[in-house]
Amino acid sequence: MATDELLARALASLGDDGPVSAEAIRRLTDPAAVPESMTIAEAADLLDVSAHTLRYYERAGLVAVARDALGHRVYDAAAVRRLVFLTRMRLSGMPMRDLQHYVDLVDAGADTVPERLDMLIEHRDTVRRRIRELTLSLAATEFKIATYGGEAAPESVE
Amino acid sequence: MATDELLARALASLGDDGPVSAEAIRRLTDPAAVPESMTIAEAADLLDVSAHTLRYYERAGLVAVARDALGHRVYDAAAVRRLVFLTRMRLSGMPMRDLQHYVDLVDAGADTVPERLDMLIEHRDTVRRRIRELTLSLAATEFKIATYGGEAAPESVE
DNA sequence: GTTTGCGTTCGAGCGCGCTCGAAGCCATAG
DNA sequence: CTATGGCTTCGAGCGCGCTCGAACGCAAAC
Repeated sequence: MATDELLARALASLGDDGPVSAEAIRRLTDPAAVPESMTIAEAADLLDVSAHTLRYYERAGLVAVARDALGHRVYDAAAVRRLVFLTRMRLSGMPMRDLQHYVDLVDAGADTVPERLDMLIEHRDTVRRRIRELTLSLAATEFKIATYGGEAAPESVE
Repeated sequence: MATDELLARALASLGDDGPVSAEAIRRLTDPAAVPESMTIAEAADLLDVSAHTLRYYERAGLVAVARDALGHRVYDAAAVRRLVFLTRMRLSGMPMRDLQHYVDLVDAGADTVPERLDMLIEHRDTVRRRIRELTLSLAATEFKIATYGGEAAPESVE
């Protein structure tokens, strides 16, 4: 199945791993483990953002969140799933503006599926370009570290 | 030699190429091709930043630039080399603050070489982490594109 | 019964990295 | 001779994505 291939490729391309990616992979491959509903503190903790940021996302129209009898936010599974998506997209550099547009499309119904796919594909390409940029900068940095001669020519290699 | 290995690895990890990386590789591997001195417009063009940005970097103390009889900036080879380094570091996410510190260290003399290397190594690790994050987000995005079911479960996979 | 703690709303403020506009100087083109 | 264009300095402004503070509500703990 394509699913396994994609995950396998992702894992393979990570090389020697660290705590960050292990955590992230768990989240990527384990979309369950989400309680029926959560408080803002629990959601913030799960998503690794601040409660302030979650309120900000809600204000920005990215996600609707219900309230309990006390007026406190109640994050149900759907809200958390959407926020997992949103935070991942933010982490990979998609602007708030685009995310606002994307959720508008979702709310607009099935007709917008093609446009949504276009957005995802464009984002994918953007991320790929960014990875290439960073890979190149990484190589340059490793080169500089490896050949660091000291004083006389601090930028001579660059 | 280690140099060839590093470059080979960088090239290999780029996969199928595009105009961006080809351009970047040329710059990476061809540190010559820099005239004896350049105007701000030529430097901006070479470095792919605006003249405004170059003046800003100078104001920020990142690079010293000489003037000609008319008061116009003259970017000599050393300045351009430093700016190539600086813009690469900026592109890979190093904050202005750190770059200011780095150039302060360069100006402070050979005693600071170890600290400079520490900074480069830390930056290298930061870039590696970022690449891993992006690789993961890329996999998630590709997964979503591949499995996009449409309306009912827009975030069900995330 | 008061303190502690977690939540609420609203709006302002901030850190970053540019980005731009105004006013002026100088040289070459028409 | 005058426009045009590219440069100069200076300081202000901006877009982004949060981040924070103030003032308040409610509930469980001591």
